[in-house]
Amino acid sequence: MPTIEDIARLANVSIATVSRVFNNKPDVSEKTRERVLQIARELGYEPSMPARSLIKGKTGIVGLIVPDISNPYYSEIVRGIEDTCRTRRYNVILCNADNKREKEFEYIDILKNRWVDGVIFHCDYFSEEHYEAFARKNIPIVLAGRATAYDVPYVAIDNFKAAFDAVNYLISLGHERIGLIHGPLDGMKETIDSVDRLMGYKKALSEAGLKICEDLIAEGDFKAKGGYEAAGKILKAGVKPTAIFAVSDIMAIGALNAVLDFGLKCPEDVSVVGFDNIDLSEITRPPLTTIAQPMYNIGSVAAEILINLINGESVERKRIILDHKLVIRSSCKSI
Amino acid sequence: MPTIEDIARLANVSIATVSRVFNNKPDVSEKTRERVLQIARELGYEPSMPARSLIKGKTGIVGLIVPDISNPYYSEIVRGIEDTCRTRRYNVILCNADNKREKEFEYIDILKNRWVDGVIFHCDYFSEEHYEAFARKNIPIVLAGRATAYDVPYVAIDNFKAAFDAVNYLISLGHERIGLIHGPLDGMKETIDSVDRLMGYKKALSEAGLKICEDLIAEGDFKAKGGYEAAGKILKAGVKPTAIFAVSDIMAIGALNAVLDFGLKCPEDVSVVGFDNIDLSEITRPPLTTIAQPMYNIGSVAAEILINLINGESVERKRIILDHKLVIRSSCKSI
DNA sequence: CCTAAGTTCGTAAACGTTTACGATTCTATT
DNA sequence: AATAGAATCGTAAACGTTTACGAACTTAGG
Repeated sequence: MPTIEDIARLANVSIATVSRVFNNKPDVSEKTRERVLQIARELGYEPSMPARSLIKGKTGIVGLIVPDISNPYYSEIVRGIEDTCRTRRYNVILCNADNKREKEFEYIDILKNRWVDGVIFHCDYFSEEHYEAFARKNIPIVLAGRATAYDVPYVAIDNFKAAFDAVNYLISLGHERIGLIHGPLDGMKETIDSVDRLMGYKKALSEAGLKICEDLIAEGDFKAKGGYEAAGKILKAGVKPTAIFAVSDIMAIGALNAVLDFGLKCPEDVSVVGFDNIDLSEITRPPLTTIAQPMYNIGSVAAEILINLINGESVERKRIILDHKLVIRSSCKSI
Repeated sequence: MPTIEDIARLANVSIATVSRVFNNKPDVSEKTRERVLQIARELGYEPSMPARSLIKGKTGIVGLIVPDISNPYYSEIVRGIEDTCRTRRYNVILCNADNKREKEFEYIDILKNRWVDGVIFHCDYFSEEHYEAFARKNIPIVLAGRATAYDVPYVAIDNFKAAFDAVNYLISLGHERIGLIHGPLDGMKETIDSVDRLMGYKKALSEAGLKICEDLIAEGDFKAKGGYEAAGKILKAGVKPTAIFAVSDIMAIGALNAVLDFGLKCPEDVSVVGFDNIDLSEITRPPLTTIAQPMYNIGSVAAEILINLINGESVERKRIILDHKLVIRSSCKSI
């Protein structure tokens, strides 16, 4: 593999000049610039990133820790992150935690060791440890898709308001017995999102003068099967719901199947609304009414902030709330 | 950020000794090893990857070029790749080509420049250019999920046989008018997969003495909408099909919706079989009968081969065909 | 106590860049 | 022609490691 020195020798210049050429620095005549470039091309020269990183103290790499890359919600965020990193000339090291806490921390160690310039995080539960790990090393981090109380920039949506809007829509359609399938709420796996959405649900009901019935509330795990089972529980309870709000599209699809398997029809017998607006949600039958999250943008904006942080630019707003939107398809019917 | 030298000074040893400690080399007493480790811990020392990479000539990073990370088929392969890379202490730089040829080549340049140790490729159309780019630099590459005629290791399935099996299953159920939704076949976007699967379909028909009817064959684009439209074309044609084989689950779901929208029922009126066995395929109604590809394993094995190649180990088999499997669910009915 | 072998450690060069600083060459002005 | 200033270039140090080689020290056997 040819080095800067090989080129210098063949071009009859010093390595400094060659370096200047490749960094588009001034102080080199057009003639020599051409000559150097020509020789470099012939040799198939590529500057060595490790050497550059070493002397600059920057690697041009950002770490990306994500719970599960095969989850369409995450992969869409990842798309946004990857895309703006590319245009800003950064590369991303993919760290798939596989929904395991140990792997997450394993990766944190690896990333510190790799001397990444920054880290984009999307862990379900952002803790003191996460914060400390990088704060001590002055490695900037930003959270994509999740809020936090720590002094860490994040970009997310207003989950409370989003759930509130969804349930309100159902109420406006005349529904009074509205089931809820929320996310994990027990200890380790609890997410702020789940809590916020649950509260949004309750707020909407109570504002409308509807009473909150615990039999209509069940816990899912953000998987289709979990949604299916939660919906089953709700459907089996005494009070027959006329609508179910699942806090993720995947769970909503599970719920959809559950109502079918109960011999009911959607939306005629029970309306269903989801959350996220993943691609999937419009190819179900009926297509899902859902709360759209701007996944791609969440990733994109998070990456933008991180890179600004890396470059020492002051970031005016550290907590960004992006707009959600209710997209109405055919899984809901007025009563 | 503390360096090896800081530690050496505080521990009253030379930098060579510190280096030996962190590489678990012999020739250092237990006492000094402890002392060095202790001081390193206090300082929060992390060895510098760039410096290491520079002197070793290896970065411990592999590039991963993939057409679309948000496609569940790819993301499952990515999971496999990422997982075995992690256990083998490699990191992966994610390159999402976004289904664009330019971005693919942009990334090829970037990866060469990054001095990655190897590259895992999954491009729809592997060409001379792809091959040349890395061959010239002695950077090993392997193809995950796609075969090629070039001298490049790959791991894939036998697409011909898989399609053959799927259609044969339909035939064994008594179907005679079987529609096919294949992938893109025109020039740039053509994939060997699509061709092989199309041929498997035809072979199965002709072996069973059934005639091939062009009206029953339509082209999709591996998207749900494409599957929907292709199925529409097939359904509208003169000969009424009793079954449709779509060459990807996503397209099969589109087809499923099309038969519903034609006022037909699946599987009563028309059976549908898909291809891939992505998670989605079992949460449709009815759950899809499909050809299962071992996506995770394809990625995992590909990574394994690449890493062996990087380490100069001779790879016995360079062309690996993994087993597919027909998974029977409820979207097919005997006639 | 002497020597040989083994154990533990340090010195210095190397990896491929970037960059501050100074040196040389060129151009233009007098 | 002499000189100032600009344009162009080279020298060398630095970045943080790894590692070959050899030096110093320890231990054991006689």
